[in-house]
Formats: sequence, structure tokens, C-alpha cells
Amino acid sequence: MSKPTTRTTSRYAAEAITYLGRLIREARLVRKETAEQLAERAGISRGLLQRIERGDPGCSIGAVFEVAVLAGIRLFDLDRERLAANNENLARTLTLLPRAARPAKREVKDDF
Amino acid sequence: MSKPTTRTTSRYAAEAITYLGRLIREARLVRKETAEQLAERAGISRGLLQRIERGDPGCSIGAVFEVAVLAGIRLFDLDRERLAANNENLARTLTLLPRAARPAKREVKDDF
DNA sequence: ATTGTTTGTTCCATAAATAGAGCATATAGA
DNA sequence: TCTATATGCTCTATTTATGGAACAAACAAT
Repeated sequence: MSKPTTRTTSRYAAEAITYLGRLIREARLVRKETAEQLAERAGISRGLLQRIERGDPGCSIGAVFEVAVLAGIRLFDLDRERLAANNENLARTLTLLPRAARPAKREVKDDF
Repeated sequence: MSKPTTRTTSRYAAEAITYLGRLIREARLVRKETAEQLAERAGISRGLLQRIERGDPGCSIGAVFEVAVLAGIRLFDLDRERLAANNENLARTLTLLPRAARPAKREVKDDF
């Protein structure tokens, strides 16, 4: 290591990641599935699964969500069908929004 | 691209990632905040934010969740307080579960 | 229509994640 | 208690993500 690499993560975000990791671990254990089994099903290494369950913020969201799904966790409290539907609607909403954002109105002019 | 890189991602997981990215983008645009502004607040590059909003599964979950939080999105439908509380409870639940999972009982013996 | 800004994209250098193996420990089940 | 095995951890090699700059195109506001 030659550079400290300060990667900031708010308390809330960190907590959410840890929470998801624990949900995964709980689901796996309840199912009596070994880490290796779940890791293999997800196509990742056992080591990565361990970091995911521990709540390592450096893991790719793809790996984390994939494992969560395979563990039987519902994302956004929506089943695949409803999620797809919401996703469509959201895409439509985005179309209606201005695509380029002008910085919010300035503070009152203070240069006088 | 020279190597297909077989990184499996189920439809459901991919959809969830895309959904989150769009939620972020929507929140940002509604706030009339530029990509650069949000990226800077999150301590990441504009390019990474773009990939996040597009739903790239390769982004770190730490970066994605951090941006989501800064965009004002509630994770797991819980505010920081309740999330922390649930997290605690889940940790306690995990204590009660067997820490090492024996592979689920085999299918009925079919070798006779 | 004009214009300054935002976005989308590419390329490259560097930092970081991931796979894989290996090993000690904890542990579930007999 | 005994023991096969699951877990937790460390190390290294490789793959991949990320930051930063640069550029064209799209766009909002005038």
C-alpha cells in the first residue's frame, strides 16, 4: 500500500450494506446452505461471499445483489414482475424530466 | 472488449440495479443537481456516477449506496434510526443460528 | 438562434477487487 | 469425546474498477 485512498462512506450507507450482508447470511444459514454452495451458485468465490456477508463496501453491487437474490431475498420489497413494471414506469418518468440539470438557483447575491 | 467475461447476473438482480440507478438519477434531476455536484458530494468521479445511474453491476456497493443516500433515497424503506435498530436485532438473531451449516440433507437415497 | 453548461463517451494510468490456494480454528453431528 | 467439514483468515496473481482528462453532442436558458 502506497496511498491511503480515503474512501468515504456515510454511517447510513455502511449500515445498509451491513444489513444486507446479514440478511444474506441469515437466509443462507436458515436454508442450511454452506458458503461454498451459495458462492458456487452465484458464480463467485467463497472469499467474496464472506466479504459480502460481512458488509464490505468494496464488493460489486452485481455480486451482492446476485447473491441476495439466490438467497431468496426480495429486492425493494418487489417480486421480479413488479420490479420490472416499476422500472418501466420510472424510465418513462425520467423521459419527462429535464435531462440536463442547471445548478440550483444561487444563494442570494452577496457580492456588492 | 476481447474477453466475454462470463459474469453471471440474473435478470432480477440486474433489474434491481438498474432500478436503483434510475431512482438516483430521478432524485438528482428533481433536485436540479448536476452530475458533477452529486459526484463531488459523494467523493467519486462523474464517470462513476454515470455508470451507477446507468445500472452498471460492476460498481462497488459502497459507492452506489453512498450516492443513493446523498440523493435522498431511503434504503430498505427505513430511516437511519430504524435501520440501525433492525440491524442490531438481525445481529442478535444470527447469534442464535448455527454458525456452520451442514449441507442440507441429501435427496432420498436413490442408490439401491 | 445563440451560448455557456451539462452530459455522454472514450482513453489511459493507477488503485482496488476478485479468484484461488492454503492453513488454523471452530463446530455440528455422531 | 471424536472427526469430518465449514468457516475465517492471509497471501499472491490477475482481472477489473476507478479517476482524470479530453472531446463532441445535447441541452436549458436567454
